[in-house]
Amino acid sequence: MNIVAETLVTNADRTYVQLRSDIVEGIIPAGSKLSETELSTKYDVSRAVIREAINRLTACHLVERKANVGARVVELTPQGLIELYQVREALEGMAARLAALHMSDTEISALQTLLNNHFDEVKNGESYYQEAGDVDFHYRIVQGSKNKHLIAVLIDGIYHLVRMYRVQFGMTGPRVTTAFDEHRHIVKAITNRDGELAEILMRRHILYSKNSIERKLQQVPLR
Amino acid sequence: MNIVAETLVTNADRTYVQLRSDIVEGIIPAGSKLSETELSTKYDVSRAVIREAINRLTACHLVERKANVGARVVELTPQGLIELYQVREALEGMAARLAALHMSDTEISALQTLLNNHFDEVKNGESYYQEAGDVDFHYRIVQGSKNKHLIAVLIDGIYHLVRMYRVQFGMTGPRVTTAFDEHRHIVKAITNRDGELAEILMRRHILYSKNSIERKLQQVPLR
DNA sequence: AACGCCTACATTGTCGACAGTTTAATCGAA
DNA sequence: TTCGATTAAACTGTCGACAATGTAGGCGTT
Repeated sequence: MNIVAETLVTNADRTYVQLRSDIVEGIIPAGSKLSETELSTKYDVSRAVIREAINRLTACHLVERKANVGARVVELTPQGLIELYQVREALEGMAARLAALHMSDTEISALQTLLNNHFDEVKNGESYYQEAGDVDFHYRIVQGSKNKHLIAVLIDGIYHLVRMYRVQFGMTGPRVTTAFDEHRHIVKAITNRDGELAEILMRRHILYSKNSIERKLQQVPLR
Repeated sequence: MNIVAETLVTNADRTYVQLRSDIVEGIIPAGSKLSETELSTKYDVSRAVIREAINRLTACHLVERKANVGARVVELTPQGLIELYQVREALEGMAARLAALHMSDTEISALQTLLNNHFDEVKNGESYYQEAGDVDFHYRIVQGSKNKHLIAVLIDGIYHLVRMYRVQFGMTGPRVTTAFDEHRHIVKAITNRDGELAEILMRRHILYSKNSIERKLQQVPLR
């Protein structure tokens, strides 16, 4: 039984997750209008359920709503991506600092194991798993901060948008091995319980990602 | 005509703001249950409107909702306050850094004016205005970052909770003049377009606030 | 007396219908 | 032809009613 499915008790929960997935994956394109009546027939639920789902999507900045007009999927812009990474830099930097203080020894060794598995995959050229591995790594550190607000803002909010950019701007790429090294240094700092260093390294790590993406966007203008 | 009132077009908008105010100001006490039927009679709107308002409050972490059970106003705990200030430190630090880069010269001189007015008030002993002045100062810097996500997370989300703690833990106090000095140094760094320093000073400023509050909470245990 | 089951009540989740607003097309006048 | 006003269609906002779920109290059994 799926651990996610258990927490999705209501119809609105499921519709929200479904709709979110369709938006993040680009099945519903960025910038497109979300008609309540249309979606209610498409997902076979009442408008009230769709409205609740849309409201939740508004809360995590995947759609924008105007009163008496309707909701649209957000537009993805290079500028927006940069702003997103600035927020990530601040929040995940703090998360790394707190993780170094608050993660249990068990959690830290699990993180090291994850890193090693990841290393084997990268070495064997399974770059397909790169993104999943990266996501998992960042998730654990955020969770390790044990800070409820930090966790909520990042995991319920920002990460969905990050993934949406990744998918729709088509970002995989050459930063696999260097990013892996950065991950390793971060884990080392956390293992040493050096919060200050962990924060600096995490901020650098995200800054490099941002710069790498910026360069790529300049090469291939998107619109 | 109020600039806020114009943007509050729908009934749900107004109910949300009203309900939020009642929670932040403690008229509806922390931890209490929010019955949809009860509130719909109290505010004289349908349950659908109340539900939407509650969902929005959930989004900014002022209430917590459990499926098929209901919504409760969040509990305020010293630990929660500390976590909140950790997030503030990260986000507002970044905001100060970006504000130093992105604020216009006009905005910066307006910030200086604000600071001077604030100084006169403090000098004349009008400590009543201290909180409003502090809030205004932080608002402007966040806005000055020109980062949409940063602005949204802080102003639509975290600041309401911060104010809720301030009101219900009864925080005004002795940090007026020292905080004012810190504000002045931050403005100076921004004026010099020194983002790095502005970030450091802002983080220190919030850290000091946190420490000051922690000390006060230890003196007077709350529950 | 303590425990579990069952029933009745209260509350939330969902639905379809109506009201109010926006938008677009049509018509008429300059 | 172009601009503006008017009107109709489509959509969102709001409402009351019904369905589904959780909760508390009473009952019987051990």
